[in-house]
Amino acid sequence: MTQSTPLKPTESELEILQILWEKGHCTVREVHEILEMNKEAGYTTTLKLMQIMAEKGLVSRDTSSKTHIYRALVNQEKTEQHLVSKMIDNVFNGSAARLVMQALGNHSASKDEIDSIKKYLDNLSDK
Amino acid sequence: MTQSTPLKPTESELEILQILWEKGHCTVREVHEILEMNKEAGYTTTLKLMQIMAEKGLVSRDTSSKTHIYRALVNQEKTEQHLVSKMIDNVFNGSAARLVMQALGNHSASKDEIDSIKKYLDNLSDK
DNA sequence: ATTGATGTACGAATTGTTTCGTAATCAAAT
DNA sequence: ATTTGATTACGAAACAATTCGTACATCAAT
Repeated sequence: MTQSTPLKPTESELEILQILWEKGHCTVREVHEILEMNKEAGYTTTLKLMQIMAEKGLVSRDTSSKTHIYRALVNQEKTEQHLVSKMIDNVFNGSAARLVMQALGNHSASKDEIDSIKKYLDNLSDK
Repeated sequence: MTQSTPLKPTESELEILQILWEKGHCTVREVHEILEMNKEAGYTTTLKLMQIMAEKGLVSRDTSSKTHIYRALVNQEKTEQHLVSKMIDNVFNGSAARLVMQALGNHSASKDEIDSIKKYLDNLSDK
């Protein structure tokens, strides 16, 4: 089976997906206002992006009322998984461990984070 | 100080950088032959990419003999670091731990890999 | 009905990446 | 000297992502 919906959203698309994943469903204006906190962008730019995402099948669109309602159609976990796998392959030559160490090294995870990762690793080993 | 050389190579550029990082220095043909193992590509395509990378300052080029010799100018560690940080921010909302778990979860790291990560975490805790 | 506010639709410009054909250059072999 | 083969240089096409101006639709308030 071929993948019809792209699991590789562009960076702009990902920003919008993040918002939809968190909020569940949004109007263009809602998404736009959140985006504006971090960066400049015209309203119609956001609109166009979301329309294109609908064409691509990344989001669904309820057009029954004047103001359209958008929802994410792609799964957050699956998308994250796909992006991480690609990075492991493209950047770290297939070594998940190298990615992990790079991630923990400089980004200086907090002690809590490190502890929870340890716990996670212990569970993995138990299998 | 502003970053003059882009730490965010494109996907094609990254493929070439990987080869240069490993080999140290290469001709276009050497790079091209390695690339060809994984994908179709015309020779002049690879050539052009590497020329553009030289313009951008991603690689250096020794033109003293007819066949030019290329070397990576950007640091592997730094580039990896930058890409990982970006992913943590863009995809995992700033949580390195979430990235790590996603990376280990599905990509099924080997027992050896997991052990070496544990060791790494223990050292991190010691500080 | 007219106006104003808020939306969507559409098309086009801009920018960046990737691809490759063709021409020019050079060196080695004949 | 000429041919052959390998190389680089150049320019353009194809494609994709991003941005935004303008037009059109809709609804509510006057």
